[in-house]
Amino acid sequence: MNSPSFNIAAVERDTGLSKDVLRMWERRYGFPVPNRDGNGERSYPPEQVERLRLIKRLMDAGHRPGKLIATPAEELSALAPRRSAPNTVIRDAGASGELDELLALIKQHDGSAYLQAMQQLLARQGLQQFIQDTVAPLTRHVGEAWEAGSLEVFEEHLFTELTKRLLRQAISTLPGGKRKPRIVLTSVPDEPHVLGLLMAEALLALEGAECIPLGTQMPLFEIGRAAEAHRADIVALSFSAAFPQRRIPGLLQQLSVLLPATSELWAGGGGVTRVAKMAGVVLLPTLDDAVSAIAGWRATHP
Amino acid sequence: MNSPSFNIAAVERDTGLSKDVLRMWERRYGFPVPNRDGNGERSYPPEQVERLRLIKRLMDAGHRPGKLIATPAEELSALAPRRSAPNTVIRDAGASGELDELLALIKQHDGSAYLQAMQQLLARQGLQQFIQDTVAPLTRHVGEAWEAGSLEVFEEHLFTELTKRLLRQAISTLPGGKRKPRIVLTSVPDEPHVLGLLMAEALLALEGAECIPLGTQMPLFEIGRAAEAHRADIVALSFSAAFPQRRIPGLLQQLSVLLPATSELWAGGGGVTRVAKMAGVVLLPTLDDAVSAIAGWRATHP
DNA sequence: TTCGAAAATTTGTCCTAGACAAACTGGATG
DNA sequence: CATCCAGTTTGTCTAGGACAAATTTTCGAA
Repeated sequence: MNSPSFNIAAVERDTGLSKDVLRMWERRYGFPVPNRDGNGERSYPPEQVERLRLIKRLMDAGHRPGKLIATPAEELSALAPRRSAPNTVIRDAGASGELDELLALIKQHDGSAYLQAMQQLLARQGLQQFIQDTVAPLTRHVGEAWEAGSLEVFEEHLFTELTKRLLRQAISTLPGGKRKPRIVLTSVPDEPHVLGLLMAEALLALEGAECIPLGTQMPLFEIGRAAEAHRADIVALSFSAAFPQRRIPGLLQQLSVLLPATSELWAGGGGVTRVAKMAGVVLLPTLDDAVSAIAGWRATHP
Repeated sequence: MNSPSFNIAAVERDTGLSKDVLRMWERRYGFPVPNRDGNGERSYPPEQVERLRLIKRLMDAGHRPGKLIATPAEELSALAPRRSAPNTVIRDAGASGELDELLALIKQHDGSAYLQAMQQLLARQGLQQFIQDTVAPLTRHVGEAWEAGSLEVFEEHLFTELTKRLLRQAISTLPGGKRKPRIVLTSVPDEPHVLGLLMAEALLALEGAECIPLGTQMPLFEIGRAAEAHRADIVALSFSAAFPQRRIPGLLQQLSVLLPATSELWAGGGGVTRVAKMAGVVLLPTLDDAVSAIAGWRATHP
């Protein structure tokens, strides 16, 4: 019964901290201090991995590693989220009781009750309202709960998986076929979040666009090729709020070079709220923006 | 008009070759030879990135990097797949004409025609047969075409995305609720392929199991917690044929320690065909195995 | 006191270059 | 033809140094 231990690659996988960072922290801060196996290679005991995971979580919430590592163990109380500025309260004001109820079903791990409640809401509100007033605020809500540490990883996965299904099911009932504009929907590598993409797809399809969903994490080269092959009028990318904002301008820059001249580039999602305007790229921080952008496109492409 | 160039992180992202490997190849084989920017950091021109992407594709098909790098440019003709042993011809013998037709629709980028054809097949065959005789062989077919290089990345993404939708839609029509056994379905980090998971979910749900889908790429820790929280009878993992087989025993070993004693661990998919038996893990190389495993579980849990 | 610019710090990523184990290849032998 | 062994190939790990970008702190002026 050897207690399990983790090599550096396993720790990178489980914590999301790169090997470079793990070695650098050890050098700089004296934590983590893994054992060494027969080949002199790092071998992390589970407690240290657990602590690293906690630290990473708090870092994602806006804390700084130097402080966190210095804190002994009562950091558990430092769970207070920092980034969650109470700014984007747009449509869901007052309804957060309802959101809390939905979230509670997830936390009770009752998937079928959650699905049922959501399907009821969809039937009552209609797809557009359902997305804008329920799914979008709920997704934000979940993101905040996650940052605050009040949601387990697997609970977030369950939420995402079930909500994906709801949206895809709703999309499949919409008319398909050749319509205008033709929009390729995807996300860049390192951006695995798909819910924003699905919400956008549903709204755009409702507006009469032909959506070509390519899933997440397309290499930039391939996005260019796909736009060409599908003769896309628009390439729409989704960036979640968790995506590092500083990387976005560079990615959009590179991509705009790779796209055919006939394709527009749209970038939406919580990740682009604070990105500066760029030539050749349309920024759509909210779902409303996406809807009105379609109207704009129609006006200029008779 | 500066031609775009890529730093080492961008190349890692676009090619899937790690920074370590890129530096090592440069040292050993003299390729790639990136330029250096003002800070002495590597800056890869697009041609080299393109060549690297090609090399990576051929490596995934079973070729070795040393040879590939030495080959000048007529490697384009070396596209012949190697790994695709013509062994797993089980149920789809004779029907590959039909599969080719479906694949052709994807290559014409005609998503709606593909969806329509598949929905017709589903209606004709029923869900179980549809999965075993159409979806599974088609997925293998696509995997082989991908290895052979006759399918673009974005075409594979389109196939995956549309097929996911079909399966999820079919699953959502099955009865939910509390049934037995209760099965948590997911995959390990670095295993993003979801189709096998969905096929398994559909078949298991048909057999009367309660499936809890958690999506792909769950950290091992979290899989253990999820099993506990959902009081899962079974944790089922999916490994695609593309997953490095040598890593599987270690992962299963680590995971079996993390699971509650009351949960069984099942591992299925093309990735486990050549994995050696282990104590405490049920291996299910084919979908048929999964179906009969449910019957076996029922027999031992009255 | 409040604002904004400059200085100091924190932090991640990149660099070189060496070592070694695991996986694969090609024989030689039973 | 199967099996084992030696030689090669290949990826990943290690160490410590450097530096730029981001953030915090300090300081001077309004």
